[in-house]
Amino acid sequence: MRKKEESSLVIPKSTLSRLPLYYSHIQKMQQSGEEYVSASAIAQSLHLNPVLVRKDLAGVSSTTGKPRLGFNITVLMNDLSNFLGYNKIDEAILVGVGSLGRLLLTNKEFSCMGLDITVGFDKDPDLHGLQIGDKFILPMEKMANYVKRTGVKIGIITVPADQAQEVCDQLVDCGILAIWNFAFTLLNVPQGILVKNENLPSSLVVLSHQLAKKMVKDNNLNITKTS
Amino acid sequence: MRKKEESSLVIPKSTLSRLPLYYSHIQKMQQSGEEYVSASAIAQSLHLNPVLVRKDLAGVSSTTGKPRLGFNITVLMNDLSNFLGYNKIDEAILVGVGSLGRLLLTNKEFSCMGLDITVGFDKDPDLHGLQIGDKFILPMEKMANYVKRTGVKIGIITVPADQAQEVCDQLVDCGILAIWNFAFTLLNVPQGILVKNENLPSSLVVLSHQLAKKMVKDNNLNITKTS
DNA sequence: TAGATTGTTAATCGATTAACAATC
DNA sequence: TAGATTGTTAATCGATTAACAATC
Repeated sequence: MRKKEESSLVIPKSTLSRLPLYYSHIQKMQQSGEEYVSASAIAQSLHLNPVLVRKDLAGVSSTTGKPRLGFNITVLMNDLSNFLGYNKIDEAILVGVGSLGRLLLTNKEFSCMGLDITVGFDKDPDLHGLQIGDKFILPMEKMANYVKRTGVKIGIITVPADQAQEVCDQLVDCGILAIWNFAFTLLNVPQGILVKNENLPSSLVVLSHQLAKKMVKDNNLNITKTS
Repeated sequence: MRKKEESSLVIPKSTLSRLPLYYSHIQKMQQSGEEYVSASAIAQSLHLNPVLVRKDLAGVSSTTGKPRLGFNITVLMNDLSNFLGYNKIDEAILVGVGSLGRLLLTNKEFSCMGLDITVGFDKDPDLHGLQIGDKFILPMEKMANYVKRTGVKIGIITVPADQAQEVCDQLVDCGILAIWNFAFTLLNVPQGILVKNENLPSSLVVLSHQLAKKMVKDNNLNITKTS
């Protein structure tokens, strides 16, 4: 084992997306009273390659793992939640208080993960002033002011696809820097604005195609077997 | 340009996930009366590399594109919807009729894309027999029979994370082959069962980290500039 | 024709996996 | 010690991009 150097300054996206899984898995282990956890054990539980997990953890852990033992769970949990930003709450606003918007506004899991959706905006006047859980719904006109006042940087779009671009433009004008887009449409944004698309149709296509391919293959195998 | 051969037998996942975007974009163009569309034009609108789009289309198109013109929109739309399976409705069942479950049950976009969620299951007796839109909610006990009778192959899990594994086991026991998992937990499934995880927390982490990185960088630039 | 667009081959890039020496 | 586990280097794999000849 070599000395740990100034390596791993860049954490790849793929690693980033696995860290929450590690976090919730380790959390469970901690609750059941474990004191140490090894990368190999995590890999086995989560059906991942052990080297992959080791590399991921090496990138975020403040301590080096101990051979034969693994990582101290308390320390590792702390490192992970620091790294993931679960300690400092990030604020976000949401536009489009339909069924998906409501769902996100009331979802308590997000706040555990350091995201606090502070308010919802909608153009429907009937909704204005109402509360979903403890979150107020405000008219679109108040958005610019709200963003300026609170300095919030993340905007969530949950309006229908045909209104998404317009909402997106408004968000950008207000000073929002990162957009989490749940509408099934690609957004045009100025350079420097981050967009993460949550694309349910694409996921579905991938899944159903894998299924179709699998069924064809299984079928062929059967034919071969019985012939 | 060489002759088109028996190439592109394998369509990569990444391509698969882009095809729905092409589809909806081309659909819009068709509605606005265009007759031909070029891969280059699609690439520009969707901010993708032109070669990537050409390759993707080459994999699914029955015709070869015409230099200077591109692809005949009608033919291409037909190829795409055939390939994506939008023509033959795939049936799916859903377990967990909470707010997310309801959302999916009533979402009409899915049926446009060839997925028909035929029924919802829930363990809450108060819901049994109710209808969400035109979909019935049935007790869990009826699931095995329903799957056997209809031959449905896709199951959607929208229960809380701590119940997901149990539901997953039930689905597999019933004969479901592909699972679309919206619960934030990894599922243990027997070999051969397909799982697609819809992982909101992971997406969020990736987005907020990119944002943090960007803000640090922008900050540094400012400091450099002003000093 | 000239030029926009095509499809293919080769190069590049990024992520994952294999191999291995070091350590408790 | 012996063996499980660590972190690093090199090889592999898959997807994207660059370069280019062919075509209408």
